[in-house]
Amino acid sequence: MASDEPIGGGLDIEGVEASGLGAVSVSMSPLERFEEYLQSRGLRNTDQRRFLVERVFSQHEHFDADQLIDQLPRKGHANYVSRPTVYRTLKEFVDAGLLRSFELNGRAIYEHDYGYPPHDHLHCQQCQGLIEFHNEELKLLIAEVAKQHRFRAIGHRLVVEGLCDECLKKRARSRRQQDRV
Amino acid sequence: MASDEPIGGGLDIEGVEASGLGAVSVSMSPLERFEEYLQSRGLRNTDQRRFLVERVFSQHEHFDADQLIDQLPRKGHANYVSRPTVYRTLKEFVDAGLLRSFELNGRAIYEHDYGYPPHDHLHCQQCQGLIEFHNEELKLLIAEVAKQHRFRAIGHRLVVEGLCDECLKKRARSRRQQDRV
DNA sequence: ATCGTTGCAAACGTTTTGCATAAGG
DNA sequence: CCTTATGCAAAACGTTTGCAACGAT
Repeated sequence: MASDEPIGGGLDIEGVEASGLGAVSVSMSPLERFEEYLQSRGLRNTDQRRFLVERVFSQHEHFDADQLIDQLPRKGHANYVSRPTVYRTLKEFVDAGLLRSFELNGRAIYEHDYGYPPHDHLHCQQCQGLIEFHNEELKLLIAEVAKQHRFRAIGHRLVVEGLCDECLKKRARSRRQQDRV
Repeated sequence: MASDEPIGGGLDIEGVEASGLGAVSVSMSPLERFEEYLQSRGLRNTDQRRFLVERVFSQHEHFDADQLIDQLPRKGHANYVSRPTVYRTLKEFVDAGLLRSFELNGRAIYEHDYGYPPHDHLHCQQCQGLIEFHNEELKLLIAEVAKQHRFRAIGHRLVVEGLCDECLKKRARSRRQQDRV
């Protein structure tokens, strides 16, 4: 289960803004950023890691481990990366600030963090689509709630469940069809 | 793993307000409400289901399946309920509107829905505690965002990650201790 | 030469399933 | 009596681990 469309397309986005901390140049590519991270921690710059950075940042979609693996070369072919290594590497991408992750239906979903502004999601219960939105007020609201509870907020995850425009239209269509019968 | 404190205490809360839909009396107990749900669907009112309603509503805490099972009679004793039945029944409680559930660290967490106002959570990354909060503005904000995206919002989950007051104090304490050494 | 990394296989923890038996309506 | 529910054992799910071989620094 959990292996469908995304990943593999084309568009390259350039790093636009670092997510937090450190004196990180704004125009570093994800790969450069990651290599710097590896060096700073004494970790190694391997073929697999470089290959995965390239794949993960070659398109901008939400994905889970399975969807990524389905897009990678199979065992026996060039650039094969084993399943455990994919999992280990995705975790490092999160540590490195390259990816953000959150959970949906028991699976870890990943998305670009590096060079991408923070946002939250509308999740369509029908097509499983994720729509990103950004709302400045939400930040203020959370800050206020945290203050009231003497809670130090570090981050948050908000997922609004419902039905997207397209699926609502599809429903209306099939309802009309039913009425006719 | 995942079997610690909660569940088992005392306080009884009376149903105060139904969560949504239907002509549901405001003063029905969770058990009465559940029995009505079962009847309306042609499902059966079994010992196990009645026993679990009673246990789950005998105290007001967040819990996962394991924590609940740890509080139940062991195999061989009276009122034993098997693990699969607990899982199946928790799902029905959610369908029946008795419980709400959300995911945390890959586990399903349950909490009272029936007779309890909607709210969101602050999650302490240190002690794993969940602090409930209610904020009216959030509802409006979500409604607005949904409207902008022509999205029909059905519900939402917001978890603010961070550190609770108590854990912050503990940290400060141990920092002071370190400074002394 | 060292020590982090990989791939493999096998495990993990949580939840779900198939099936024969039990029991509610 | 008919059908749903239960308990059991075993599977499924996504993910993680131990370990020997490998490879970057």
